[in-house]
Amino acid sequence: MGLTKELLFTDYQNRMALYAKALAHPARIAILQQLFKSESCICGELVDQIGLAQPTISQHLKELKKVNLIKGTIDGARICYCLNLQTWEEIQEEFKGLFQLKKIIQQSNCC
Amino acid sequence: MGLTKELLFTDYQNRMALYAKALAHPARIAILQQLFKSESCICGELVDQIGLAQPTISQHLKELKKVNLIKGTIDGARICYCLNLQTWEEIQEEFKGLFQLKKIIQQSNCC
DNA sequence: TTTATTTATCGTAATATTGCGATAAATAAG
DNA sequence: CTTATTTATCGCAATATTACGATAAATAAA
Repeated sequence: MGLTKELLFTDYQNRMALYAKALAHPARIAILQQLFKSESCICGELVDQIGLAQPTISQHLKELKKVNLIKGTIDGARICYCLNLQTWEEIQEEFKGLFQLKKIIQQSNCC
Repeated sequence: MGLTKELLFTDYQNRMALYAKALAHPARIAILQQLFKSESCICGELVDQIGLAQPTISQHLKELKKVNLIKGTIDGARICYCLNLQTWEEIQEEFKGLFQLKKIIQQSNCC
């Protein structure tokens, strides 16, 4: 991101930006979609389904874990990933908060 | 973003990622909040309200324009920015689509 | 124990983002 | 016309992201 001046911004602004950043790559959207779709959790199958190398997928999983959007549990040599529904709920609320403001506007503006 | 392999992903995944990327900086969240708050559109007042230099704000505005989240109209030497409500509605729907999948899940998973 | 299998991490190259000073471009004010 | 004012763009430095080969670490299988 370069040098982001976090101190200039509110907690809300920084938090929203971090959540958005976690979603800001098609591979991570794809991973989330897969975790939504599959009944059981997926591990290295993501590597096959998305066409990226294993270290790359692992790195994207790390990004999603960083904001607690997913969690992984060890299952033998494999690791089983799934969504962290609590965080998912939180993010949903945050985005709602941003989007709902829309209703107030009357488009009485210059543009 | 480094080298993103766009071709590997669906249009939806690429679109969601682009929208999320536009929101993935606290300054851009701050700009959107300002545009929400103010009745009239803001131009260079953003530079004063957010503590970043004028070229930096201009660049962030450009990012938001790139995904059509805002539009600007010329007002003399000034430029009046405001939200593009149509795009805002679209993004809201896209995010809803992603978030709503949540309800299906039964948490009958391994984690 | 030896050999697969699976995932994380390290290191590195290529590219993108962020921030800003300097400057251009366009209108407003004098 | 000359001088502000306002915003965009250029160019650059610092940092972040993305991708992947090589490799480590841990368990499973033989």
